[in-house]
Amino acid sequence: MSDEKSLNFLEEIIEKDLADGKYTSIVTRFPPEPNGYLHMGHATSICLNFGLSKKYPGYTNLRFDDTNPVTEDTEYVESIKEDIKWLGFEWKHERYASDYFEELYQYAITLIKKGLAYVDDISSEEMATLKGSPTEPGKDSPFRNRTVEENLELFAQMRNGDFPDGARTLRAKINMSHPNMLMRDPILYRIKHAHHHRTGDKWCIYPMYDFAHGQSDSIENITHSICTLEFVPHRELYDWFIEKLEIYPSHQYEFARRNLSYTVMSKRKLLQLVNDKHVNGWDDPRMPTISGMRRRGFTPASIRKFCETVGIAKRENVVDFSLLEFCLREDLNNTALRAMAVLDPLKLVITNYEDGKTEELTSENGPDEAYGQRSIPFSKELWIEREDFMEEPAKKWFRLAPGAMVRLKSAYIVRCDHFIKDENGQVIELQCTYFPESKSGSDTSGLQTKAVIHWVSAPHAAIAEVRLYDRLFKVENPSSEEGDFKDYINADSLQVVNAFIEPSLKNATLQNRYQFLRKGYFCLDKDSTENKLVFNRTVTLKDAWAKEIKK
RNA sequence: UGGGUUAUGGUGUAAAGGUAGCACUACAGAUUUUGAUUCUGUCUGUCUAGGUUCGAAUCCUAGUAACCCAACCA
Repeated sequence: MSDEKSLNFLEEIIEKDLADGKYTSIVTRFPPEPNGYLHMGHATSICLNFGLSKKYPGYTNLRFDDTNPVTEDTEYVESIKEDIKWLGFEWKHERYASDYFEELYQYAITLIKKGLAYVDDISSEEMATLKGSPTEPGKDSPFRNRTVEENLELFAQMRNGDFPDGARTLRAKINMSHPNMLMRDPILYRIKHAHHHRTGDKWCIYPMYDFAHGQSDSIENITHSICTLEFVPHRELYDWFIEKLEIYPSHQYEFARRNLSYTVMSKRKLLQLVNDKHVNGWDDPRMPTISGMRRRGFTPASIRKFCETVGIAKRENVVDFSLLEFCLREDLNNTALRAMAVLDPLKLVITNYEDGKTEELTSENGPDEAYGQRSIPFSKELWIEREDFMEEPAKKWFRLAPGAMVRLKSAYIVRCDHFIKDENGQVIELQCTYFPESKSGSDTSGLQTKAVIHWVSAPHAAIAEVRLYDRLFKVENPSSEEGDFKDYINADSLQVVNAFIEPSLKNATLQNRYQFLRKGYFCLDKDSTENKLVFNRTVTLKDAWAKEIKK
């Protein structure tokens, strides 16, 4: 019986490789394309790749797969680097596929010289036709049998800028009737007279993914090149290039991409949400982007824990969002500062409390004594949560109701004597009696209450905008539902309220996380100004009562 | 009507022929000056049909289902 955590399939492969002496240390890489923001799916890959080189001897490179200049930009490079660092990982070398353009070009010449690549003049439409289909073999291009000399000459001219975009391509000469579509003479280079964010106008031909990725791995001596399952068919090509080019044999391994319930994870879909203004940008706190989650208040530790807990395998999956929330709450419960805020206020007046008097009470700042205590003002008029009063109490209701008693957190026990309604029948004020001898810390009243509620002293309260977020989609798997995934957007995913907050929260910082007692975990938003505080709700607390009343 | 990958509770993931385990969720209870946290317990699973074996999630045979591949994207 071993209480060691079992290994995932990649760890097993690595341990075997290490045990066999195939490698003495490993090299992995995280290879984003700088054409968008990182999301939770990338976090999986980051935790995996960096995690493996942390667990085993070796290191991880950050390599930008920047082979398509028309969609890529340095803006993305910067945000990607920031996100990786925020997640808590360090790369050994920062590299770019574009660093290798000259080497890649030479590799292409090698293939041409071996008679394994040729310049093709047919259009993309013709190429698609000749490619055949998964069930039908393709046909050779009429340009397939050019001489090595002619190919060399034409490829040099391609590089030289002698042809317009799309006029010619360099293709590998493999097999047009191969059952694997990717082996049917894949394109190696295409002509794009485009400005590249790093190489500028130096090149007008750019390598395709398949001709760049594997070779880049090889150049960097990557031992374990880990990618998602849709690249499985590419592995045959990956190995073909390594064999024909006789270069360092990196190996590709694939795992199943991670899906999360109640959200979407593809760049394309996330882009639509941004463009169609369903969210306010890539870092909207409802987005599953790293920047969005950071703004929402997720902690790096919670994301790492989540990735570790889910594990990795090769089967299709949709992970419960509740597991992410569990990891989040677990971390936040241990680190968040406690404070009181009333999101939906109802006035509570203590009729037997002296007018104009203020008492300074103390309350704990955090989950344990190390966090210390703080002072909170208490007075005759308080704000409490509207949902903490029921005119006609439900079964098992422990909170305020006519004649009922509750404890005000870190203060006194009060009893509700009367309630006042406005002309619409809405309760607008509770009138209560307090018991002076029930003061927290020196309670001699002998009174017992089943509930403790939070409150804020009305004359001392500050006001803050609070943004309450809910899941972005109404269904577990928006992408697998009928019709457009956008039809399943949750229209109530953002609710903005003005809340009364205890005075100490005026000193809230962007770095700290807060637990608003009984309401959830919150963090200050970057939209805050000196005059206006804005808080984001990261996640609610678990709420057993909410479940109870559903029954 | 080609090739590839995968099938274990509601979800995710273990078990390398020998007690189907862990986590989340759900449910029940204890504790609690947060109906939080913490603690205890319960429910639910090997895609199907055959076969091999003392013994099968695991091996064999035949099915079934899901996903990926026909971008000058990555």
